Amino acid sequence: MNNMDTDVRADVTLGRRSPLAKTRIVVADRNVITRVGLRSILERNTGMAVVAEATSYEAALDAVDEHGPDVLIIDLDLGDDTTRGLKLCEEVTERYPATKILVLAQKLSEMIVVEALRRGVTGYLCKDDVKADELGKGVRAVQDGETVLGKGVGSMVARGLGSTRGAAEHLTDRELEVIRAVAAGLSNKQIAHQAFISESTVKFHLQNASRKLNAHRRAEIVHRASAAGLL
Amino acid sequence: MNNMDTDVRADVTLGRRSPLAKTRIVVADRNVITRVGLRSILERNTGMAVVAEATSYEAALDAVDEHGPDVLIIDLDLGDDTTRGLKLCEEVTERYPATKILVLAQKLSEMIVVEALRRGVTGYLCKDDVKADELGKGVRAVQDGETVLGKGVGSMVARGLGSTRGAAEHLTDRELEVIRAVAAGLSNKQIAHQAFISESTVKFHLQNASRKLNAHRRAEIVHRASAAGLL
DNA sequence: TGACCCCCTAGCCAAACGGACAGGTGGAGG
DNA sequence: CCTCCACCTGTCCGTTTGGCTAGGGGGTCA
Repeated sequence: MNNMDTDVRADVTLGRRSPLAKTRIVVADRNVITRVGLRSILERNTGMAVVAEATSYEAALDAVDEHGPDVLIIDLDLGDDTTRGLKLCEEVTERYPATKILVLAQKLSEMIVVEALRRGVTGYLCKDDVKADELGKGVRAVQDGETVLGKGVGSMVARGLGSTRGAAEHLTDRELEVIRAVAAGLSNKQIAHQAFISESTVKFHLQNASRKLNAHRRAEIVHRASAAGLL
Repeated sequence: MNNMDTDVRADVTLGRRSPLAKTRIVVADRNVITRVGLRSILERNTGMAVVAEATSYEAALDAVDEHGPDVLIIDLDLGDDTTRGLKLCEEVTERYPATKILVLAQKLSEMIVVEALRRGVTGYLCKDDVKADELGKGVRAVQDGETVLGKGVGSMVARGLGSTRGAAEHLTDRELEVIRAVAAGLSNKQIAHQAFISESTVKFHLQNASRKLNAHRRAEIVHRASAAGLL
């Protein structure tokens, strides 16, 4: 798993990779099937090697730390909190600038796409749309610093950057809690009782969440939160 | 791909499989990575062979028709309409009773789980939860007619059958259209205008959808529809 | 022909919601 | 210290909603 470790890393950090050196890849995905499938597809290309697999945010960071790969292929949804995936991208970009990140998402969410790119991700593909040969090409491309955007991702970026508002603020714990209750069909009064707060406060949190998600109705809040994988 | 075709099928239709014959599997999933991963994992077991892959409802049915496999592994979400996956299960169960169905879902939805089991599915696993070795065991088990339910699926069945109501009625086109508009944050008045119907009609459709989805608030309708993959 | 389903419409009323105001608290960090 | 932020509370008012009853028109299928 860690053969020739230092040699290849030195080569990589020099910038131009040797034609002999393999592209070293770390795969982070909670799904076994995807991990095996990815490894199988990528290693059809003789120049690529999956050097580690991770199933959690911590493990992913550890793997990058230990192996210093050329490319990190990651599904941002590695736990119950998708925003942690974004944080991970930020850390990797900052601490290991030589490691390029290729996001492999289950479903597209404008918010996630935009935020990921803002954090230095150089590739964003959708699992269901990607073709087998596009994976290898994509990995090579991001390794060379090119930005790779899958089908439908490009237009999202355009829209996301088109909107005047800056970074999408992320929801607080309380806001998320209220939104989940709303999704369950509870009224403000019921939510207030459940969370031991007043009805006013529930409305307050929902107002803030509305602004952050750019929604105006609770149904829309639920929809966007759901699409962003927050429920 | 079609070696020893007739021999094995004859063996299968006789009921008891020979210890020498391989378990013939058809995989239906729109995701290449999953298909490759599944094939790779399953064929570690020497007694199993993936004889065909499909990426659409039609192709899946064709593949079952052509290969008469022992097991069909399928992700019900093969297109824009998840309910077609349920219909497919029904057809396969009816027309090819020797072929057992193992559903491999991306996310769990009580409605889908219950409806799938009602249509003769003998196994239901969740992609993210399943371990590599559980796949082979699961395939063997469903082949032997055992019912295999993944983590969390069992409790859903219990709840689903516990509810007195019979089959979950499925939403009409108009209802779905209205729900999608609700998810977008539109008011009844706006939806009415958009769909060229009166506000009363919008409320009528939402009332019916509420009953069918067992929801009482539009936010809950959106949530359930979203969870069922209807948006 | 009748049964059934989908679609459409109307009016009513209590309850819930959206959006706005104007505040108060406690902890983290420059 | 003062600022920032998450969190909390209240009042106001117009709009939207949920839930109900009570219909008509058109299609399919036995």
